[in-house]
Formats: sequence, C-alpha cells, structure tokens
Amino acid sequence: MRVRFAPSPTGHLHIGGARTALFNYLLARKHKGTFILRIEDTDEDRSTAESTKSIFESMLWLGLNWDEGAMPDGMEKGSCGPYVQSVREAQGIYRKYADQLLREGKAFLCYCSPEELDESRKKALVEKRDPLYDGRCRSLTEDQRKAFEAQGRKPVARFLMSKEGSVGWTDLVHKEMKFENKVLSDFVMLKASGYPTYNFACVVDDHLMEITHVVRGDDHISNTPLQLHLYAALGWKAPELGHLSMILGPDGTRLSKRHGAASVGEYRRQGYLPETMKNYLALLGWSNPESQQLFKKGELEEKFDLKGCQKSPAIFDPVKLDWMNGEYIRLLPKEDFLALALPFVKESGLDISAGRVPLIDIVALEQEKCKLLAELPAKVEFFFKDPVYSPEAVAKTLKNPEVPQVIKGIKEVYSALPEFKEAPIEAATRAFAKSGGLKAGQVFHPVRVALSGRSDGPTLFRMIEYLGKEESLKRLDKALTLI
RNA sequence: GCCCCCAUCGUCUAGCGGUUAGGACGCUGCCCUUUCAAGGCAGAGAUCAGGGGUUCGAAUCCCCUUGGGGGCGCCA
Repeated sequence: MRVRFAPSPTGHLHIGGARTALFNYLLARKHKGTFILRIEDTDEDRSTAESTKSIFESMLWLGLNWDEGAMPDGMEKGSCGPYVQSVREAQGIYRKYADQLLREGKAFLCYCSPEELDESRKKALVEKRDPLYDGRCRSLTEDQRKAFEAQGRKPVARFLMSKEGSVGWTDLVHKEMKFENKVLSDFVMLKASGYPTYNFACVVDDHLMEITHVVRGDDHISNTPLQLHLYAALGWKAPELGHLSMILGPDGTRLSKRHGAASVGEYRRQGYLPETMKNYLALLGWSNPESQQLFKKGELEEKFDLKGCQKSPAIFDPVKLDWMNGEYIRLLPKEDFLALALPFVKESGLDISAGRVPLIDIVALEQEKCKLLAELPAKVEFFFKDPVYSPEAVAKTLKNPEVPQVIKGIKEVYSALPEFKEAPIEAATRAFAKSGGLKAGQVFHPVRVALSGRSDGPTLFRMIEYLGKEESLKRLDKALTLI
C-alpha cells in the first residue's frame, strides 16, 4: 500500500488537512505501507516556501513522519521523486502526458482568455444555465488557431470530455458513486503558463508515484470523475479512492479562521499536546466499534481502519479537545510536563528566578488541574510574585468575622514553627483550628486566600511550604490590611 | 440553475432486520476532599430529520420531502 498526503503550500496546515494527513499516515502504518508527502505547489501565485516549511513543522510536531517525499532539509527521500510539483513541471513531466493526449485527440487547445470565460460563466449563471465550458475551441480550424496565435494568445490544454455515458467508482468510504459525463466539463489540464492544474498533476503524480490508495477530503468528490477520465485516457489503472467527511465549525459551516484557531500551529501555541491533537483528530470522522476515546501511543496505528470512517461531516468540539488535553497532560511524567510548560512560562514573562523552590516542584503541583499549557503561568505566578487578590475570593472568605483572629493566630503559629514543612504546617494548622473551636475549613480557606489571593489552588500545606516561612508571614500581614 | 454527498442524545459516535438504542465530551446530583481539579457513583438528555413503502418485524432496506454540506476556476 502506498498512500500520500499532498498539501498545497498556500498557508499553514489546517485542521482538515491535518486530519487527512493523519488518516493517510495511520493507513500506511496499519498496513505496513508507505506514506508519501508530495508538495502541490502548482498555484504559482499563492504557493510559498514559508508555507511548505510550516506544513513540515506541523506534520513533524504531530508525529506524522513520512517515508518518502520532500523533506524539511530540502532533500528528498524515495525513488519516485521529485516530490515537488513545480520541480516536476520543470522536468517536463506534465507536458509530456498532455502532449500525448493532444496528439491522440483526447485533449485540445483552447484559446479563450480568462476574461472571456469568466464572462460566459457569469452570463450562464444569470440565465440560470449550467456554467460549464461551452466547448467553443473544441474544433478550431488551422486558420482559426493561427489567428489566435497571431493575437498573441497562449492556449491552455483542455481534456475532451465525452458527453455521453458516465463514470463511477466504489468509494472506500461512500461505496458506489456515479457521475453522468454530461455534467462534466472540458477541464483545463495545462494552464497557459504551462503549469498543470490540480486535477492533471494529481493524476499524473499519483500514477507515477505508484499510489495505491487516495484518501482525501469530501470536497474532492466532484474532481474524482474528471480524474477517472484522465486515468482512462492515459491507459492507467486508477487507485482506490476514499473521501473523508468534512470538519465543520460549531455553527455547522466549514471550519475556518472565523471559528478561532484553524491551523495546527495555533493549537500548538495554545498549549495543546501533539498526542491530544492526533487522538482528537482521529475521532473526527472515525471510530472503532468500541467507541474507544483515548488511545495509547501506537494504538491508533494498530486500530485504524477505513471501515470506521464516517460519511457525515463532524463538528469540531473545542470543549472535548480541552478535556482530552487534560487527560494527556496528566499522563506526562513531571519532568516532561515541566519541559513542555517552560516555554509557556517564559513566554508569559514571569520571573521565576525569585522562586526558592525548583520550578518543577511548583509546576507539578498544578499538573493535574492543567488543561492547557498556556494557562499554567497564571496558575503558578503567585509563587513568584505578590498575589493578586481576587475580589470574589476576598469577599467570600476574608470577610467572615472570625478571619482577622484566624490570620493573626495562624501567623503566630507559623512563626513559631521550627520546621517549615508540609506535615508540621498541617499539624499545627489543624491544632490551631481545634484549639480555637473552629472547623478546619474556617482556617484553611482564609489562609489560602491570604497567601495566594485565590480560593482555588494546589494542596494547601505543600503550597505553604513552597512559599516559605518568611514570605508566608509577609502575605498574612498583607492580607490583614485587606479585611 | 445543474451535479454530488450527508442525516442516531447539544457535540463526537456504536448500531449494520428483532437492543431497556450503547459509549465519550458536556450538563445535574451525590461521594471523596482544605479549595480547585482528578477520581467514584447516580441521573437527565435521541418519538433514530419528516412522510411513504418493503417486511411478521425497521434507526438499520427502497422512494419522496426537508434540512445541512460540497462542487460547477488557467485554486487546490
């Protein structure tokens, strides 16, 4: 089995593209096949090297390693290259096959200008007719052609579409599919610039690269009949074809920037783990009979199956994504969590040099509550700088009548503690509550707010230990002034 | 205007002629607990888009309607 992911480098790797790449990758791994990455940069205006770089980065981040294709270092891997279409174009690969079809009368040159075409398309739409190419250049005489050439017109090569019959295929996801040829157009294979169009380049390359299974988005369904005609005209066997359902935004329309983050890079920057993205994306449009949600490393590669692919579109659910990220964060060894969190801490500008306890210990305190790496700095910042007292927390717990006495009392207790460690702090705090006839919570809550400014946070006595005696006493004093 | 695809809890989905329509996220309640999470337990939530068939029997098969999505580029 040879599968490929063939992005066009006109932007970052989007969620939909990533899902397509993932499914192809999983398919290859599952069947011990080959996963190929081909760059489809035939859009001369919009393709950029930065996009290619960005796509590579996202692929690698997600762990979607490819076996053949264009590589980030500019080199290539595999024997079916080049894997970049602009490079292939320069080698005349597409021209060769276009010429063949032209020679065989299966294609023809069309001299219509984009403007003329555009106009007749608009007119057709206004008159509520099909905006298909009308075939006006199908049978130009030699004189007409010469006249066009004399005008300096550059022709495009169009495929001569049959108006009778139909094309069909058994889709890997949708089963039987069929299109009447009469709704198909004499599509362009080679642009006036000599560059191939998507439909043409795709077929030529998939064949030459010996792709056995093409798995792509639903939005390509209507391209498929055109490509099937190309395979037939070229005398090639078409690969197996599968079309994945689209990923939609919460409003039911195609997922895009309008819905917030739409590219893999943006999710990365927000602090989602690659494992999360991979797992979550796998569940959009695919499931196994057990409805399994979480997959261990390597498990998707084992269990993925085209049979589990959904025909209907899926709405991207950021809430479930967050849940899943929390699951993966909790799974992390604390060293790994620290390593992952560090860039976010640095990014936040938090000065951690002031800490008297290693960052790893502080960060470990919050790991189990963390859903997004980006939210970690805000959770731990009170360890490194004066707490920001939340008005709600102050109003809720610091305004109780017994609080001043509690804070003053606990301050004395803490300053008298010989060993400022979690266990003794807890013991002393509980003893203090008991002696004052207070419930534990009546002491714990105000102390927490006084020290951290918040009513939620890490396990209390460990937190106090990490804050240290001096700082804790200082904050207790500060809190007194707020009451 | 034409073509194509799709349709099970709010969301992701299981189901593939006979099920109390299952799971997950989210939601509610309880338990645990110093808080917040996490975890455990319980629960609400789907007349399987609607209407016709086929069948002893339909979420499952067929048709129509409706709704949603995609396409009809010298974009991919």
